[in-house]
Amino acid sequence: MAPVTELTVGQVAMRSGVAVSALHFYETRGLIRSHRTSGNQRRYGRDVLRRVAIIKVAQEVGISLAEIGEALASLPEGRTPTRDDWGLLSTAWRDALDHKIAQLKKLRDGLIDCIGCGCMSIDKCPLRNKGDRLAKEGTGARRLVAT
Amino acid sequence: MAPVTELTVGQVAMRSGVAVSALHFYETRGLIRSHRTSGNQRRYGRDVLRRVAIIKVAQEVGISLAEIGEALASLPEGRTPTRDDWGLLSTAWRDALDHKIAQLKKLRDGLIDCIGCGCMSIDKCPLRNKGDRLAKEGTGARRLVAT
DNA sequence: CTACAAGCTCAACTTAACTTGAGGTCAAGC
DNA sequence: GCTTGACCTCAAGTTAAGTTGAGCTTGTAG
Repeated sequence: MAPVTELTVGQVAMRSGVAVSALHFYETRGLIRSHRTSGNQRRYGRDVLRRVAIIKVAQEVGISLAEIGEALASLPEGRTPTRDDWGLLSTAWRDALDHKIAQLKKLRDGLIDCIGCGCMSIDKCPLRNKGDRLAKEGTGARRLVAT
Repeated sequence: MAPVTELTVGQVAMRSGVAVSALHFYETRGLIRSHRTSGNQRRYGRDVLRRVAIIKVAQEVGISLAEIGEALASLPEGRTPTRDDWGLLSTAWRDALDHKIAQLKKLRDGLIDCIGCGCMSIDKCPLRNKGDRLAKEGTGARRLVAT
């Protein structure tokens, strides 16, 4: 096939929109991988672009790097991930997103009913002590960052 | 009316479910206020319970303390907020939540279409460079924290 | 009136996710 | 063959949102 152009950090940074320092950082966290040239410089397969894109998208919906790392770890280390490999990830995260969306809706509606009603002492407000509070979410993203 | 029982930090902490240290912290950030006894101890009006409840709920949906602070600052400083005062807040945040929910949905759906499709280089993927990226959200919450 | 739980202040520590800087190397153009 | 921009490593700094601890004061119950 085409001679698999390898990318430098700078190129990855440019194409992915993340800083070089962030790429270094992701690498220390095991989210992406590179091999080195004889001169010790990083070279990435094009693969990395998708990884980085996913990292960013996932972060935007609030999945922590640690969790993204876990998810990405489920991808095959030896070979380039197939569409099916990515599909698994997508499915897992879709569920998490569905969950999160549902919770936000509940909060939104609850907030409107609740905010002016005087019921917000922790022991009485349905919003505050539902038992299924966001805070308790075990699976999936615990943080929604949209910085 | 009833003789407005004032609350100590400990009582507020217990009733609101946040740590004393967090209450101190919120105070330094201007999110809540107290007056002091002759012995320099904090005393809170019952008002503070609702404030704290709202702080927590807002945080759970990802509004930063800074933004919560701004919102709360819109409440009247001199008097106990009326239902209408709180109503304004509620409305503002409902909009932010609606927005956020919509974005999450878009991301969820986009992710599914996109994640396995090879389109994720920053310059081509609809998810990554829509112009209305989460990252750019000016109004309302920039962070969704569901710790 | 004396314990001792609660409070107080202030400084330092924590985690996540990076960024910045210092000091040194690599590679491509002229 | 040298200059310049891209890289490299490693340490330290940054922000948010608190927590922890030390050392000292209050207030309440017996």
